Amino acid sequence: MNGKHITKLGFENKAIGLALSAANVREGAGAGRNEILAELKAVKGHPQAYAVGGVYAELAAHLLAENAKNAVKKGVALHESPLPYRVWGEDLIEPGARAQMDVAMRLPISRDGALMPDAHVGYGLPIGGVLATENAVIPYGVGVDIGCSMMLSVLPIKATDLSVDEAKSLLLKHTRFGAGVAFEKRERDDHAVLHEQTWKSQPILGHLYDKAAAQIGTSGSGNHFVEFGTLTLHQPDVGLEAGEYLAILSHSGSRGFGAQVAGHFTGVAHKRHPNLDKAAQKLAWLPLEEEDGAAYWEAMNLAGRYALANHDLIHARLARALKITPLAQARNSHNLAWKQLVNGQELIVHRKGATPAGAGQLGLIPGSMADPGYLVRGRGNPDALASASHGAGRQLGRKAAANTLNRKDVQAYLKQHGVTLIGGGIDEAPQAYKRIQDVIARQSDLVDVIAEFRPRVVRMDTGSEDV
DNA sequence: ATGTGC
Repeated sequence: MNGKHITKLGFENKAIGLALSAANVREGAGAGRNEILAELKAVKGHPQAYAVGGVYAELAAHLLAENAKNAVKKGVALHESPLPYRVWGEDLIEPGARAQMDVAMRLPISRDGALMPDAHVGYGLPIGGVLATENAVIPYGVGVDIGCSMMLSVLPIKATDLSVDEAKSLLLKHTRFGAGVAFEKRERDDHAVLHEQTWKSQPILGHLYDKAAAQIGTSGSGNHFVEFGTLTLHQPDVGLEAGEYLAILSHSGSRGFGAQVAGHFTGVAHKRHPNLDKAAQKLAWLPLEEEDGAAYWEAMNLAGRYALANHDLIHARLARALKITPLAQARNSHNLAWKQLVNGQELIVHRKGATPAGAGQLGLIPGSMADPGYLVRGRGNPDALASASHGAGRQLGRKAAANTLNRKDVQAYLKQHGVTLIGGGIDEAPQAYKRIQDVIARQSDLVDVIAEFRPRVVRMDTGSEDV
């Protein structure tokens, strides 16, 4: 056993001497070289397990101290307690989501945050979490479906003039659902976003271009939907008279393109912070002034524009089939990060399942497949970093929903609310969501409700278990 | 959420 074997394992400076003397002790006790090297490797991997006592205790203690020092040096130590942040609808939020937000507010890059009333546990940052950081972006603070968004088209047709059968056949013919789905080559629509030079700015975007071009205008799976419904406008607004309108509401994201961008940069961020406190591992960030951070920012924003383009084409296709031009439209992203002034300082505001709600800004907050959704106008509340909930929020996880609910429950709920469903799954049952009326009531200081949308004919992907 | 890996 000599220093060469030790340094090969990655020990440095004082650790080399400590490892060597521990190795000598083990050799003296009759241990073989490979055995000792394996032990040293284990000590390096998990020093905390060896620091309590034994021949490797001194080495382990030294490694722990070095790790801690490096963690501080790299700025990866978490603050002991979270920065203060406000919570809307605390009575509706499970403790796990609060705990995740607490961890996020302990990051050294965090400056401000808020939790929306639809909050529930997610990967890293909770869904319904709003997090403002300084000069850094967290891929898992945006989420896997980058640019996931909502769009509403108000149509120049009376709600009663489109039959359920017509609505069904339009949705079946002109929308596409499911993981991996793309439009048939002859059916593809073009969009300005596909002609951006951004696709050529980094290899990953170039590699994903064909997939993006094939999938644009499609709807994916999970909680994504396209639906016809009745919009009730309480007072004249958005250029329309008060009254009832037929409308299309869609929820969709950046499909496979965004998912792969998210996966790639999550890995990059993870590698950038190998020593990040375990509680915050999924909140690994990328400094915006570094190449990787700038690349993510560029790709994220492209995925955001792509997701909105996706909605554009979904609505355009249906409008074309109906031979009409929408009277009014509204849209918003709810999984994205923005540069925003917070108390006079430019910060990176992540909204992961949160609707931008700047003063006067329109937003869409859907309920469930059978519950109303709302067209809202933001109040620009600074305590919420000008945000609102992005929906009702889950009350039951997907597995819990499948275990607790059955198709009869869902069918009865649909019937009671006069909703016809194409596709759908038990994990998307209305009963798996919080009551949207409660969630809206908890954020009256964040948004004003302009109009209520009641779904009538809804298309979703076929879920894990039919309803 | 994606269409893939634990």
